Amino acid sequence: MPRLPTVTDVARAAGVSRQTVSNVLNSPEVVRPDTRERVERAIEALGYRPHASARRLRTRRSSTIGIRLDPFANGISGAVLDRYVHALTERAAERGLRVLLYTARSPEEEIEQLRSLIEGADVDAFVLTSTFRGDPRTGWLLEHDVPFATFGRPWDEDDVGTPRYPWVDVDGAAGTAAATEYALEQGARRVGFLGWPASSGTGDDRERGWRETLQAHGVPADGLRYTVEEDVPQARRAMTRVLSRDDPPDAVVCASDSLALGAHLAASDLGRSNLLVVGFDNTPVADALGFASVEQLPDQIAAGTLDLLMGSRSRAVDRARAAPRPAHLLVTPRLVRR
Amino acid sequence: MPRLPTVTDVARAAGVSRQTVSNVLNSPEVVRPDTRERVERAIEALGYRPHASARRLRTRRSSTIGIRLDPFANGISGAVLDRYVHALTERAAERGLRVLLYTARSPEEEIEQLRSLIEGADVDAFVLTSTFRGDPRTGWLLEHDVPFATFGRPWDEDDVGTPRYPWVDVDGAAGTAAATEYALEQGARRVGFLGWPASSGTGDDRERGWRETLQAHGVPADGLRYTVEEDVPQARRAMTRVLSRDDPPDAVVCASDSLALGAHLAASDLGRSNLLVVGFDNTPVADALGFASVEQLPDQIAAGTLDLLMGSRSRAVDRARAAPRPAHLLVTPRLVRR
DNA sequence: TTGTAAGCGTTATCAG
DNA sequence: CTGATAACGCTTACAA
Repeated sequence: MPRLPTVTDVARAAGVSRQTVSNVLNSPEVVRPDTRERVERAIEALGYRPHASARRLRTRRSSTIGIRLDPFANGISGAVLDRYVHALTERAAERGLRVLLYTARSPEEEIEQLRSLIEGADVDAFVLTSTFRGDPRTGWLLEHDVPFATFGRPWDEDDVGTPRYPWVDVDGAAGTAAATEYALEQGARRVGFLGWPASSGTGDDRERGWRETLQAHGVPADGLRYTVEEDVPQARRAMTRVLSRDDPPDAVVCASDSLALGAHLAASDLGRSNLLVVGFDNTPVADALGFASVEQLPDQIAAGTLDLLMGSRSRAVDRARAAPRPAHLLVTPRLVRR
Repeated sequence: MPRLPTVTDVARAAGVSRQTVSNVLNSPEVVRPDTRERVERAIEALGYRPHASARRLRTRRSSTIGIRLDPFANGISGAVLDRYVHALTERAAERGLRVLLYTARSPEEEIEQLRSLIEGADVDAFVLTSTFRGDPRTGWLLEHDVPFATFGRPWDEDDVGTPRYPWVDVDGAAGTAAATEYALEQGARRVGFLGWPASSGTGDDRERGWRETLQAHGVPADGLRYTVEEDVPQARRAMTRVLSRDDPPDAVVCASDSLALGAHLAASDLGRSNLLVVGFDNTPVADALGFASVEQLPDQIAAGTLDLLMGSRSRAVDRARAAPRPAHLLVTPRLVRR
């Protein structure tokens, strides 16, 4: 393989100086049109491609964002994060950014990775997923003045009002509200909600959409709130019990597709295939089994993340804290009916 | 944020020259122990971290490998590839490599990405997944002398015998053989195989393990080979028909967890919960529904991929075609009984 | 063993 | 608008 052409080669071929070539690439408007065209032809002819590392060294930006690939397969719903990473990679490429992966088994280990990646100038910014209450990562990043955004809202009390960093999240309540509306539309009179026990932010949010929608329609919710861990067999057993009672629900809105799968199986076990099940996350399982589910729209979330990180038109991460408005974005999910 | 320390800063702090610092980092054995220790203390004290881009520019290697994140969610089995990417990232980090993502909607677009990444010196090598017959990507990479390995064996006739590049794959036949043995052990007398129609390499491989195992046990396979597309509802319908016949199988080994899910549902529909179903890929669905499945061991595959790419102990991609032995590795999967 | 010098390919600065 | 010069931070000869 012959040596790759450099700006110098292009400059010689086009009969201009190196700088002019660089200008054509980075500030085309500053170069006279005919010169520019000549340079562009030379670039084309030589198959020139800027050397990423050299540019990074010079500009002191890597044009790369780091994201952690989650170790927990996260059960059935793991697919959501994967789709997000995919969408992020695609959208980032449109803006001239690359996506670099890292892994970590604990928050401490992750912070070590963050440090290593940022200090080695491998990345300009991070996208954090799966944020949790008391998350040490966000504090570390703020403290070290590293640009980042999170997919997942801040859960700490102080942050909810005036978050100190940009975040994107899905409006879970809107999702379950749509699911509940759908169930009512389909003629369900008793719409249950199958959610998680521990008061988690995400869980509360999703339950709220269901509860408020029933209220708005003047339909009672009493006794229709079922609680179970994020586990298919548990959900299946719980729903089997519920469906065997005197006054079973005729529809159930679920906080996840795992729970929905459990509900679907329970209904199937009991020959109650008329039970309307609505899931959350729109995983392949929902598609395969044919139950409706709330789609998180990873592509919109990804685009939003980048907007927050870079501003809506820029092609570089906002390094300057000049616009330190830690904005946020709540994406309204979409119900996929089946 | 103050300017990050450089080798020069460390050198000054340790009272040595820049080069000595570089030597401590890259060839420690060449520096006198006490000097080395002094330098190491200075590095620690300053929190020095080598600048990745500068090093890359100088050494002309990026210590990064590129991998495409597959656009097709790939249904239920998509999780396998995701686990592979995760394992690859983890193993690569152990060897001082990073993993950079890219996406593409078509092979042509992908080749454009390969070109851009390699010519921009963003990556040293690629890992290709989802190879197929007549794959234009491998040819392009060979032609341009770009190091790479594939997860998936070569499917083209010419390549199978003496492959022109290193590849890793899962021994599908061994997986279905183990599944079939398991079914027989559990007392099944009629063990069926649910696979895909079109003669795909992967599909044929997986069927072979089943067929050969039955032969070895002197058990007939006639009429026990069922065929269906990779689609849960189709598999469910097909198995419903099969189970309604006079001489239904009492176990069914499946070419994927999607098919297994279909089979499981069909059995459940008919109240035939004693049908032994074995899947392939060990996805979260198999776990959730409690059927056995063949686990591909992504971690081993990932480790093997890197061995092929770098040699088993090196920390750098074999750029030199000095050792151009395009080796390969067939990983024996493991049956997860449930 | 350590230091000196050069250069990887790019872009920023500033003169023409 | 264009071109010379100087970094960016690092490593690799080669010389001391």
